[in-house]
Amino acid sequence: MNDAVTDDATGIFESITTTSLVDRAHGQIRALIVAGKLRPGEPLKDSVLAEQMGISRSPVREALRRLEQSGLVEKSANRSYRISLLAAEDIPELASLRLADETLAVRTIVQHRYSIDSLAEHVAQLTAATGDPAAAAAADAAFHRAVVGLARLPRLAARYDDLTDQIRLALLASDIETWGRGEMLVENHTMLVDALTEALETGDARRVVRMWEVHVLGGMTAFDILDPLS
Amino acid sequence: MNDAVTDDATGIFESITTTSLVDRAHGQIRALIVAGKLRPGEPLKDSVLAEQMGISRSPVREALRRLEQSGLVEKSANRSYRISLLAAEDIPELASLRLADETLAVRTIVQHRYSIDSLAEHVAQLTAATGDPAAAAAADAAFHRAVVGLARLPRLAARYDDLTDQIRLALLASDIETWGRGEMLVENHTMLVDALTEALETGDARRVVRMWEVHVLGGMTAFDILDPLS
DNA sequence: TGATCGTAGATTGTCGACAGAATGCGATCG
DNA sequence: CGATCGCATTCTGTCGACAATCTACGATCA
Repeated sequence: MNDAVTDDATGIFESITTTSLVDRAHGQIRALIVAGKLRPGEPLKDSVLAEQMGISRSPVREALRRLEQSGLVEKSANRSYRISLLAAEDIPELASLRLADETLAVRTIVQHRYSIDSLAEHVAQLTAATGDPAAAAAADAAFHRAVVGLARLPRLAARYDDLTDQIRLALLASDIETWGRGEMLVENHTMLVDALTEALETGDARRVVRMWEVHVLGGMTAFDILDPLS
Repeated sequence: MNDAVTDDATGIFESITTTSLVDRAHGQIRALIVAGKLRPGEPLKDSVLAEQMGISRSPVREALRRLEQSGLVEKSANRSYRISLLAAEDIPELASLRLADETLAVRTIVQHRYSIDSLAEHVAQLTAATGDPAAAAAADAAFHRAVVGLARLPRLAARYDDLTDQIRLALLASDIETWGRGEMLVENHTMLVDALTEALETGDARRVVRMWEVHVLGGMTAFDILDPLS
């Protein structure tokens, strides 16, 4: 979140990023969760986490509070942390939230006529990843994240990141290997970029937003939100 | 967040809601912020907060972590908490996020054909509040919150609540007394309910969503996002 | 044999303490 | 007289400890 700002343009001074133990614990636990090492419902005991990381319980506890607020961790009634019980039935809601955020990003980009040149690089990555499902999924995620970033709405980007973490966890827990089927990925994203470019010229975002909805929801035919959200 | 579920339907047993000190500290600090007792940029020292509340620093710290994640509090570079530096220039982004969440709620209600009967009560509250700006603002906020709640998307509601807190803080800091001008409040909301009712019949949410955008953004003519977000 | 109760262990909530870093004030030097 | 340096104080980050609560296992009883 706060990367100990280093205004050192020359790079002479090493970035003395003395990350706090809270940040490190947060990052490690989060990584464990999104990597699937810990599954939903699994209890998280701050004492064992602290011992495993060789630190005290206080930083672990604060890290868990952060994770709780960002949705990866929750507290059961009998006071004890556990990985959030996200499952297949939560995916429709999470996907709706994600779609709402992405379309807001698209609308904002069009409204302010922000440049989208950087998206080409992501499409290239996507092209290079054909045949490699994992790489394709990563490039796909990076593309969508880049669009959100282009809107220059920092709070939107922050909550989008939390959201993608939760979706990742829910997918892992549901044993859904690939988010969407990997065919047509390049074509679809090229179409999106084209539509976005067109919207930037005309100033009308409706068409690209509609395509975006179809694209995102189309990747989830396995779930119950098939309607294009009129 | 978790209200120590009491399934005591009979009400014989007192709800032994042993709220943790973290929850209480969180609530108290949050209340102070949204009430305007603490202004953006003001430093928050956990030691003094703890002493003022008569508790230890640990629960205060965890409460601050939660507030940090929900956007009311942030950490300055030189490690120290302060009220988030929200100001007038942040309102456009916050309003965009709020609008995105509300329109998602409206779309979801229409898509699932959820009942909106409970909204009538809120319009009545709004009517009863004519002439009292504070009550009108509260009723207005309650109406919008109710719409979000009707969508039955718990994570949407949670992030919407965080958002409204941030907006409240930003408005307080900008010395903007009333969110929108209070005239026409009843008429506007009646129109929204009518449009929503119509959408529930036709299944087409486009019209009500468009009206919603105009309504929300119209309440903020003072800011720079006037375009109806094509 | 099965269910209930009780106790031992584990785990959390909270506290006080200590070291390191930051802040602010005063002394010193130009 | 003004700017810089140094020191004292304050505050934060982290730790270990203690009590209260919860869990799980085993003993007791019907």
